[in-house]
Amino acid sequence: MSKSNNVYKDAFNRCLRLLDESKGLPSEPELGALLGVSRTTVRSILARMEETGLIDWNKRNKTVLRAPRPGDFFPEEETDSLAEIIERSFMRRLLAGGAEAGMQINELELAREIGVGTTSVREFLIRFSRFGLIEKRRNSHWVLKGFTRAFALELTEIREIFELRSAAAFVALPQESAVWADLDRLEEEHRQLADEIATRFNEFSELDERFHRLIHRASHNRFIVDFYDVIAMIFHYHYQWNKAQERQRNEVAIQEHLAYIGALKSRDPSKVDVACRKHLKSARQTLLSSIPEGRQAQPA
Amino acid sequence: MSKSNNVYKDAFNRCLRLLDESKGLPSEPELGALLGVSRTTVRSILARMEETGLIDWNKRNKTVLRAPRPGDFFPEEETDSLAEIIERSFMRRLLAGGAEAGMQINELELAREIGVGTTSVREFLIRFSRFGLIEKRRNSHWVLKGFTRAFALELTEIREIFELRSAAAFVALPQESAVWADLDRLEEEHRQLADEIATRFNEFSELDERFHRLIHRASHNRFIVDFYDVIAMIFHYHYQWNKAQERQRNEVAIQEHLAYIGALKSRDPSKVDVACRKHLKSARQTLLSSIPEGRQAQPA
DNA sequence: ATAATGTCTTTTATCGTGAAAAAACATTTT
DNA sequence: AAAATGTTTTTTCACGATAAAAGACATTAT
Repeated sequence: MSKSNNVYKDAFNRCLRLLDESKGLPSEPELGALLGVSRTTVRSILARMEETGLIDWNKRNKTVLRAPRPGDFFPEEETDSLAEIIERSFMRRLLAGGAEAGMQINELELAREIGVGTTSVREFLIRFSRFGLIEKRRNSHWVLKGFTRAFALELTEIREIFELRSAAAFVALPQESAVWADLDRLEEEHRQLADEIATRFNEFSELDERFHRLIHRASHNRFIVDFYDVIAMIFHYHYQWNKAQERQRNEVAIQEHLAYIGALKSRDPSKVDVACRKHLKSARQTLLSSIPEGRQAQPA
Repeated sequence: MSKSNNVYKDAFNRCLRLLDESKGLPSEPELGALLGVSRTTVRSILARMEETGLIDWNKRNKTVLRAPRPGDFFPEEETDSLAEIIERSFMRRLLAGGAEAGMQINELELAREIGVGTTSVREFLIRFSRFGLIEKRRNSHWVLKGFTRAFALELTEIREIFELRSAAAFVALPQESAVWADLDRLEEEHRQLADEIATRFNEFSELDERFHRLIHRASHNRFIVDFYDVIAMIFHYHYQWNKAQERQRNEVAIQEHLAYIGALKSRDPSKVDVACRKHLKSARQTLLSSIPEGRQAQPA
């Protein structure tokens, strides 16, 4: 089967959404930059759009003939990369099944179950290993360390060290730095979300990540910035899994963020320290409360 | 070509070294545990030892017939795993050649040059990426970030945060903990090395790693422990590369370690803090001095 | 002359395959 | 019966092959 053309399908769908806005399309290189794909892929997209009567395409003249219909889109599930498919599948087993710590992970079995080649599974496991949830036995199988209380504590310990440092570095940034404008924009987004919390509370997760990444970037340290990948991954799945009091939790977190942003804008290191500590403490509590004492997450 | 039998060859060589000590060999499972390989491999080893007249093997009776000769060993270079071969080859290019930051890395070219399959190179690069020296462009090539001054500073910043924490955790360990005996043993090894520094200075690197890993383990945090892999990798190649004043550098480091060990044994947190800071500062200096201002390491 | 399009080449992503090594199962020995 | 040896099955590791996607080069249009 070789390789799926999900890059093309995903870019095609995104291109469809661009279509109905402005009549006429930019040049091939411009489109490529816009969609984050090569010209080769852009041309495949344009070819299909012409075939299905969406556009008229003759060299540099690209005229939009009609608005895209739901049937024009590729199914969502065909736009995921193999890595995403494997990750989701693996995390589901990890969180939702009786995934005991110490259990061994079988590449071949995983590959068969997901319906992919062993190579892809191997590469996924290697990439995933940096999250500290699995470990390789030399010349042998992987061992699941489990999403345990100890894991959550070790993770949050590092998170707190890194974020306090980054926040301190943040306030030391010069007034001209672009981060202050970014921070203002994020503050505004927080206020809007707070106002419409009743309907949009599930949009917090994404805002949360952008906010913390902005702060971590101030550390100017790749290891700190990269470590946020671990946190983001864990919180991503944790949010998907633990929906208990989601709205209330997010409401609290938004207020904590606003206080934290206020402290950053005051440029007073001790205020920042206090606000940061407070928020991280409650984030830790939230994570810990989803892990029953001495065991991992249980099925629904 | 499929897969090389380096596991077997390496275990065979190690088994040869065990041979001349005690006449007679333990049972297959015991040998497996001793060599860290499966019984399948143990049996291949025994089969060859019988074939080459090294032992007489009949079920559980294994008699050593003669001492191993140099010709009995497999050549050293055949005992390395593919991952080791690729890493060495890659690091040589990185440190010894004009490896400019921003340069792109070509999997296929690397594979051809080293004479291995692309899969192995891909897996190596994925594993290696956690060291922060390379970065992947989605659906495209890897980019070399370079062994620069910035890298060294970011690395040592984290190292210092983690080690100060670990050292503080170390002194808080109860008297009964086994680490104190480990520390005593390491202290003794340091003293011996200090006495014979003229001839054995190149053995320091390995002792250094064991010492710091012992301290990091006291953190009881997998992210801290795992981070030492990054440091160990960098220092390993750094030591191989930068031989300038090696003896003198190591002599100084040993004395710093001894002071550090003394501080730990005193169990006085502030003394530990001072000794740890001092050693880490000079370790940072050593690393930085090998990286010319604004550029990476230069060829010999 | 610059920037687009058209065409061709190279590289990446993924699979199936086969040998090495591990692991599981069956049989024998102490 | 426990622990070894003997045998078979399964899994890991690494390769070459192939389609998707990127990238390079040649050509044409503004």
